[in-house]
Amino acid sequence: MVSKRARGKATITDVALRAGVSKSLVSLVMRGERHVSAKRREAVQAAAAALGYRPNAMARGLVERRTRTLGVMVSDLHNPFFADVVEGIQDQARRSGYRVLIDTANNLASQQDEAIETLLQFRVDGLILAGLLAESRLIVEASQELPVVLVGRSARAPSLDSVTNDDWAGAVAAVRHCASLGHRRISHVDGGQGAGADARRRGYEDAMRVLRLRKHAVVVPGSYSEEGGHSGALLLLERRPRPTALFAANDVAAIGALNAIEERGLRVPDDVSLVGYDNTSLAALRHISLTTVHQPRLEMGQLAVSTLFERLEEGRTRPRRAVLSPSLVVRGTTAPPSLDGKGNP
Amino acid sequence: MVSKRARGKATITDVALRAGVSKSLVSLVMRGERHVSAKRREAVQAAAAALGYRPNAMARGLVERRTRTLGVMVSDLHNPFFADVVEGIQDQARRSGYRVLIDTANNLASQQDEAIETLLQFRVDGLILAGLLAESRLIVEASQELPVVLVGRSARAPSLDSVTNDDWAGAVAAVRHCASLGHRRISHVDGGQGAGADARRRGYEDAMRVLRLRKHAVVVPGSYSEEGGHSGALLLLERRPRPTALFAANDVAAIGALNAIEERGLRVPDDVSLVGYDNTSLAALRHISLTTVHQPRLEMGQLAVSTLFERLEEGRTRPRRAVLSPSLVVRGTTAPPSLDGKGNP
DNA sequence: TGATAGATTTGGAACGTTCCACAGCGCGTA
DNA sequence: TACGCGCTGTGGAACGTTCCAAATCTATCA
Repeated sequence: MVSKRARGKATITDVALRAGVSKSLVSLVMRGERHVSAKRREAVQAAAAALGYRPNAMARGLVERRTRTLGVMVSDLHNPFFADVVEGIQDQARRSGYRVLIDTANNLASQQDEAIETLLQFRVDGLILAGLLAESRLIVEASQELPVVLVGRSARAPSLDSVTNDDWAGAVAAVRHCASLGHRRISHVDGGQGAGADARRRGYEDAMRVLRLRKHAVVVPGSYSEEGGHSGALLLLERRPRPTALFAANDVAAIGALNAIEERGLRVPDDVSLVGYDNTSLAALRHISLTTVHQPRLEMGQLAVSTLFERLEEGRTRPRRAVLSPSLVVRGTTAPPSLDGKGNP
Repeated sequence: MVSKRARGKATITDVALRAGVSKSLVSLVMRGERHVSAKRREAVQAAAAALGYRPNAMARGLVERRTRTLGVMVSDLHNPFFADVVEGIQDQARRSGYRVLIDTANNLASQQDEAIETLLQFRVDGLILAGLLAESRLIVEASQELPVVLVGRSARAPSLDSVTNDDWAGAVAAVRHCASLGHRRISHVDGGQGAGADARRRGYEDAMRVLRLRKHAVVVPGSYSEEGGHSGALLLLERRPRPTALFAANDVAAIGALNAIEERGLRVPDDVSLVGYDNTSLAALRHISLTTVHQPRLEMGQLAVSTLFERLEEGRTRPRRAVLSPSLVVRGTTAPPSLDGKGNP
């Protein structure tokens, strides 16, 4: 005597048995094929509902050799930047009948490869790497097997696609903005190995050079985190003469810098101007009102998905490197430097 | 003539062929079984490396009938609360040799069931639902098949476990704090259908009653989002006499309320005191410095995983409802109400 | 009435693993 | 010398689907 199966663990065969048809027919119905008689279709649907049948994505994926699933590796869920990127990804994927599976690396390079490996073992059809910390060997190898697109970091290997904003130009805009307000001692807390941090650093340096402020250029090491911005800013605020403007590698780091500045008893923007990068929801808070560089996050997520589909469904094989334009958003954390008695900042 | 397989799509059979052993032996080596001669083990490992072999989690899962994977549904990636919960989940899962797959609902009940369905189709071994918007039928049915634990919302169905903080007590503490500062017109912007919002609302109402402030109690509808807090606060600030303290359903909503208060030209805490809930990183920002109620987020994530494992590996079948204690964190957004000429707030 | 052309339906192979029962092998012991 | 035992290693079934070729129906038409 076989006991009734646990609800929901029913297989296609159970449904077939109950509906009095072959498992092939059940398969047809479940996939919504036409050319199935109404009578049988209803019988199958009734049986499936009664048994709580749920198709097994693994068995499906095994034989179909694809999962209609996109894998997304997010380096750091704490950064609100990625919440929007993921939202864009979900939007676009859903529109195309794909689903999305996310894994995260807690901002650690070691966990990053682990997360990617998990996604690969589940044989996702495409991989989106948001805020990649390092372009590891695993990633390049993976791109021989399936489309891989980087969001936020520009790809080096030719088999990788990428969607980025022009970090260099964004950084230049940030520096130019400060300079145009009259700042000369503009410093930069960089983003370490973070995605795009390198280009932002170069943009900062190039802009300082072009503006003939090279001798005032100072870069201290930081990271895409509050802690990174905090410690970097503390270093800078030690310097004499003190910088009058700080360009942080991203908004989260800028918040850390903001805290550091206040801890030192200084005011923003009266004593120190501050610029971030990303224009996350944080920056827009009235209480923070951070001058920053906007990246079209939602679009970037959507674009990542369509870039993937170009390879998946349209057979593109040449790399695509989409670079969107950033734009400066001026808010309350920047102002002209206050002058000392001699008219110097 | 068979062309060389694409790197990485190699199967266990390819590895077996190249190493000159049976696929069973390859399987043993890949799973790290002992009782395999060193010679063969090395041969297999070399072959696997050369072919870029990666085990297929779907094929594995199919025959093993488990995936060593936990599914996590996060209602809203924009809420930093969940970043910490997920971090705790990842920690604990990794420690037990499980991996984690995440899906998100963009704060929409409709997408919530979709996300869960995806996870179920991939036959995750257990399900963690963080910030559930509504306890749908799907969820209750799913809990007959696999362990399901809710984080942030207390379960109703007996087959569900949950990890929550005592939202009622947290809300009471928030109200008492305001009252002890001298506030009487304390209003609440609620969290709508959000996880725990109901208990927070009841806590607010009960505290107001006990404090004999029932006639001052006002609840306006909101949600766990900036927008919800913003619109709710605007409603409250219209009222005459105006409330002197606002208790928002969570930190994100409190930020929205903060914006609304400032838009109305009022100052916090001079004109209006404000309390949030969750003690997210947002609240801790010096610039915001929000008085709020702390929930142990990391712990809650970890506890969710161990709760799952008790069912998965220790055979527990009775529901477990863990309730952690919240604690009030007093920061800069609360102060005694300013008095008018007659000594009234 | 008998074909015949569609329209439906079906059985069985295949997908890439793990599991299990069993086969070899080498060695110590009676 | 023969036996038995502990290691190693192997073939084939099974997991739950989809796919494909072939079988079966059902009208329709001459």
